[in-house]
Amino acid sequence: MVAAATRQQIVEAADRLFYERGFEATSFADIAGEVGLSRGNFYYHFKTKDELLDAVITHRLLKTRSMLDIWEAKSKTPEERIVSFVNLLVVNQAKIMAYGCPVGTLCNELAKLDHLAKDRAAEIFSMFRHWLSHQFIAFGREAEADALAMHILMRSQGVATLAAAYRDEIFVRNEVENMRAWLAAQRPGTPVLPETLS
Amino acid sequence: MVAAATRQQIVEAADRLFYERGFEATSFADIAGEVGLSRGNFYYHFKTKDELLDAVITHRLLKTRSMLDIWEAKSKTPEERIVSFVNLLVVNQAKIMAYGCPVGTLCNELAKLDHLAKDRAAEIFSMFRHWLSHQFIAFGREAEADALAMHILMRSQGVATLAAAYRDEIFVRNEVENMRAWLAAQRPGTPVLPETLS
DNA sequence: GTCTATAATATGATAGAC
DNA sequence: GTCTATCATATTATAGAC
Repeated sequence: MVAAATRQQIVEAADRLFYERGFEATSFADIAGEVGLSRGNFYYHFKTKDELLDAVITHRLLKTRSMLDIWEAKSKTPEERIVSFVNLLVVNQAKIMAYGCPVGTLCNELAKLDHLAKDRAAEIFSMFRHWLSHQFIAFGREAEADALAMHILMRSQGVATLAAAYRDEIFVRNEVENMRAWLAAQRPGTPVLPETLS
Repeated sequence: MVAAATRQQIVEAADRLFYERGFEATSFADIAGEVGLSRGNFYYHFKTKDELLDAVITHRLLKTRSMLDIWEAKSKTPEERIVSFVNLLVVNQAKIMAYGCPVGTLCNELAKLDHLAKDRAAEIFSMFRHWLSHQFIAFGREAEADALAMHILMRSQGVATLAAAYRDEIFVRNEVENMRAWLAAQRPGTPVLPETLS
C-alpha cells in the first residue's frame, strides 16, 4: 500500500478510537490492529503518540471545515445554518450518548494531562465558534455575535455531557428544542416570547 | 497509622488525582507516593483500582451531600440555594479552568471506558439534579422542576467544558450572570424580561 | 513499506518477611 | 499494617531482516 494511504487509514482509525475510548486508553497496538498493521510498522508512519495526536487534530479540523462549508452551502439563512449546528446533537445522538462530544471530551482529557496539544484541540472549538459568530453577524447581532456563539457552543457541550451521563433521548430532544426556541428569540426586533426554559 | 485513617488518606489523594489527571492516567504508584506509602502496602487497603474508584465515588457522594446540606441551611429561599449551585463555577473557577468539572469529566471518561462504575458516577449528577429539582418545586415550578434542574445542570456542564478549553474568566463570569438572570426569569408570574442571552 | 524480534519501562497485582 | 521483592502483562519505542 502507498504510504500516504496507510497513513490516512491510521489517522482515521486513531480518530475513531481516541473518540470512543479516549486518547490515553488507546494504544498503538489497538490502532495497528484496527488497520491490520504490525505494531513495528506503525513507527514508520508515526514516531510518537503525540505526533499521531497532532495528525488526528489536523484531520478533525479539516473534517470540521468541510462540514461547515456544507452547512454554509446548503442553507440560505444564518438561522438555518445555526440550526444545522444545533442539529448535530440529534444527528450524532447515538454516538454522543455513548462517548460524549468528540471535541469537548478530547479537550477535557488533554487539559488534565496538561498536554502540549491541548490548545490545538481547542482550535476545533474555535472553528465552530468563529463560524457561529459569523452567522450571528449575518443574523443581525454583530455586537454580541461572539458571546452568542459561545453561548450556543456552551449549551451543546452541556447537553452532550449530560447525554453521555444519562443516555436520555427525551432530555436531548427537549434541550435541542429549547436551543431552537432560544435562537428564534435572538432575531433582532423580535418581541421576547414567554419561553419557559430558554 | 490506623487502617481507617490510611484508607481515608488514600481515598482523598485518589479523589484529587483522578480529578486533576484523570482515572486512567493516575497510577497506584502516583497515589501511594502522594500518601507516602509503598506500592505493595497499597493492596492491603484496596485490592483493585475499580475498588478504589468505587470508594472515591462514594466519597464524592458524601462530600456533595454535605455541601448541599450546607447550602440548604445557609439560604432561606430556593432561589438563593440555586444561586449557590451556580456560584460553584465562580468559587471553583481556577480548578475548573484547569481540569473541568470533576463530575462531568469523570462521567465522560468512564463512559468511554464503558466502565462498570459509569452509572454510579452519574449518581453524583443525580444528587445535584434531585436537590435542584426540589428547590424548583419550592420555587413554585413543580410541573417543570426536573426539566429546569436538568437545564441548569446542563448549563453548568457546558460552561465548565468551555472554561477548561479556553481558560477565559470573562466568559465564565458572563455565563454565570446569564444563569442568574435566567433563574430570576423563572420566578412564577414574572413577566418575561428582554434578556439578551438567556 | 512491511515484517519479526526485542528492548526498556510502567502498570496492576501478589508473596512473604517483619 | 507496612515493607521489599517479584510476577505477569502491556506499553512506547527501536533494530534489523525481507
